[in-house]
Amino acid sequence: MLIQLDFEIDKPIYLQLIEQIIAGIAKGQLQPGERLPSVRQLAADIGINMHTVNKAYQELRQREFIVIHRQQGVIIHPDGPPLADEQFRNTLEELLHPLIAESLCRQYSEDEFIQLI
Amino acid sequence: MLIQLDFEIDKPIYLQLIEQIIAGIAKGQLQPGERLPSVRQLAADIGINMHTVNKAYQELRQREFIVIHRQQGVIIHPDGPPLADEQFRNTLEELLHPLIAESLCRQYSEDEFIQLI
Amino acid sequence: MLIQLDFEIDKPIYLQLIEQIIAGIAKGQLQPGERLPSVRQLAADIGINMHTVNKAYQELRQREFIVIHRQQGVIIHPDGPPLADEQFRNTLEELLHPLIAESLCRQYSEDEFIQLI
Amino acid sequence: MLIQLDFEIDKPIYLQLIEQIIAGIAKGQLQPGERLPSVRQLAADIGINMHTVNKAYQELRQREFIVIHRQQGVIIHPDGPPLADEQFRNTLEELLHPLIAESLCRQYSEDEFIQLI
DNA sequence: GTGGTCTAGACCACG
DNA sequence: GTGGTCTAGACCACT
Repeated sequence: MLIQLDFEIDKPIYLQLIEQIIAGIAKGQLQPGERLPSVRQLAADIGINMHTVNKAYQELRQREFIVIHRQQGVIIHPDGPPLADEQFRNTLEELLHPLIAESLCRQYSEDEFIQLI
Repeated sequence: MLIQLDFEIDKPIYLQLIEQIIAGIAKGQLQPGERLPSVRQLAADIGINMHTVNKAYQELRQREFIVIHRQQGVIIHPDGPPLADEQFRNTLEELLHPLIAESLCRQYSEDEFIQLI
Repeated sequence: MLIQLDFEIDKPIYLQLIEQIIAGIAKGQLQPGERLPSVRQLAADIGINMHTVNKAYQELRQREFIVIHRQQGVIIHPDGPPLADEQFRNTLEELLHPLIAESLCRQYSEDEFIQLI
Repeated sequence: MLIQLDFEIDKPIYLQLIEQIIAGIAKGQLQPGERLPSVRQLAADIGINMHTVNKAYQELRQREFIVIHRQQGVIIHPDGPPLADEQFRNTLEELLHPLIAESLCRQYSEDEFIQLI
């Protein structure tokens, strides 16, 4: 899978990495059980530091998107990603709230909003 | 209008302030031309640093939600908030993208997503 | 509170740090809402690297023992530590299992075991 | 005796192996003098590296749970496992201490703790 | 001055 | 060769 990072915007690299991998899973490009590059490999490929990749992997592991084997490397969680729970819905709502507020202000209609999605 | 800040979450205070004011406009609690408290006043009211309020006001001014007069103080932009333009749509899409990706992963259906909105 | 680290044993420093702080809370030496030293301060005090302290703090935050404010520093979680849940019981059982097995082998009686606790 | 390894958790395989064998002795499934599979045999049976099995056996030998004969192979220590000594009690206490501290924090009562055991 | 992020380089345990 | 840990030093955002 192709990883596309943007070093110009101020979003942390490790977050971009996390989002790219989640997007890869969402699109089906990364299948449960599939192997990801090693920390060092991926770091070398995209020209960033090992620790930055590691930080992304650690958070993905904590959120149960991947499993990290000490020797065998990193694989997409074989059971698939975690399902939406109450906490996720709350977080999602919290993140969406300001976006919706601003859209309302700017008279960006609900339909357009949904269509964009 | 009541400002509600949460000092526990790691979202910067000035951002929370911006979002609260935009939400106030969205809800109609703040009308075009209406006067906002001065930087010092608001800072004292909610017990935060003056610079923090100033930073929020400056960004709101730059995004054309408010106008800052030397004498009259701070007022909601009399022409109303700016309309949605191409740039806004792009930013919005950029912010929504990772949320949608994760929702897809977690089998959070489109319907539920829209309903949440 | 006094932090006592042992650099000789092979238990990672950040883990020792986590355990010391949890023990401090258990003993009541650290009260909810109480402030902990800053990352840099604590690192300097015990002569270790800032990142090692940070790693410990991050894990304590994730486990909801502490709250990290961006500017105000680090405080013991005001609501007190999280209560025991199903997951904790399972983890505890998993960790205790091998200890109990070996104690049985070595004819270390149940009474002595409990007394030790 | 059935050996059950979990390659997903981050506990080293050789440690899991050690614990399983000790548990086997504790349960009486493995009797003093009983023969264990050879390093190669066991490695092949459970599909792991020979060195891993060897490492587990070496540690079990050093802790006097098993005896390794050049010709007869590996057998459970005929005198039975070593009894609890001062050192064992200290180690046990050291391992239990953080578990108890966290249990206290989480208001996991002593009774429940003992009952779990 | 606080934590957040990133880089760089080192040693170790594991298999 | 893999991830885990630790050190060291740098820049940045926030208040």
